[in-house]
Amino acid sequence: MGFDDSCNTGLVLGLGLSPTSNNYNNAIKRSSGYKFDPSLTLSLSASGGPSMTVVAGADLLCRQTSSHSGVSSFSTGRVVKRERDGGEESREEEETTERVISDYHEDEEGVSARKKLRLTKEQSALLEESFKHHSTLNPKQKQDLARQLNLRPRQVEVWFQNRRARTKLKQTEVDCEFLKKCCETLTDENIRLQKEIQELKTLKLTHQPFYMHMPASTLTMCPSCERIGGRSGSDSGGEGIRGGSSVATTVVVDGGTSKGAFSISSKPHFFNPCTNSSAAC
DNA sequence: AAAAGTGGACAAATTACGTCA
DNA sequence: GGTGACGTAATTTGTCCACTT
Repeated sequence: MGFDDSCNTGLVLGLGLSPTSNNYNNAIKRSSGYKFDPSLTLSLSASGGPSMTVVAGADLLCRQTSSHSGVSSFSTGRVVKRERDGGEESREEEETTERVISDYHEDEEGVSARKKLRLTKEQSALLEESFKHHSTLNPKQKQDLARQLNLRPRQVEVWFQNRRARTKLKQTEVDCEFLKKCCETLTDENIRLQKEIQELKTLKLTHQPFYMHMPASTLTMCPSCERIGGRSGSDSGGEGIRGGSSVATTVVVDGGTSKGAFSISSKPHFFNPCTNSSAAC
């Protein structure tokens, strides 16, 4: 493309600009809502790949350009969009306040710098209210909201983008915290069960089943629970078994919304024949 | 009908400004 | 007054999708 014309092609090939698949966005868009996978991953981002040097170079040039123009972009694909935004919204800007128009001010040397807008409480409140109803805006909603707030549509769009990002970040933190708690709970549970196993093993070694010492003819079968009789009462199962014979653990993670729900259901049941005897035993 | 090009929308990452302790 | 932390507006980049050529 144009890039190859102006750059050393050998370098480009050497850098290996293979397309990196970012399925995340795709997955999000295909699903009806945002899906949260309960996994903690640590990986390099696609933008941090082999093309980094090239991107950084373009980025540097871009910054030098944008710091003067305010809205233009070095990327050819984006110039169109920014120009469109500027062209379309420049007419609207005439209707907006001075404060909004002067997002970029010029210093003594004529160099324009980005000036940050602080939204008023009223503007923030209205945006928040709107976000509650719909986290994304269609063009008409954006226009209406911008008019209502005396802002440019682009500013409304940016606010919603940032708001979505903040929401997601917050949700991720909440989920992370919850998973930590789940992990702690399961670790405790694991320790307790290990202990119980150990106690059962000890019990098995020290207490040979009573019926083993009896002649077969003296053994009776409980008609209710179909267990061999003669064990209740005298052998209560020892200290460790009492109270720990049945475990039921259910963890449900929902995060407060329909998205990102998953569940861990663990229901190990340990029936202790000694404490589970029927009345007939 | 299939391929290429284009524009819009979005997420993610990042930058940079304003505020406050 | 200087400074670092923090919140957040704004920008950049990459991707997907729908539509057009």
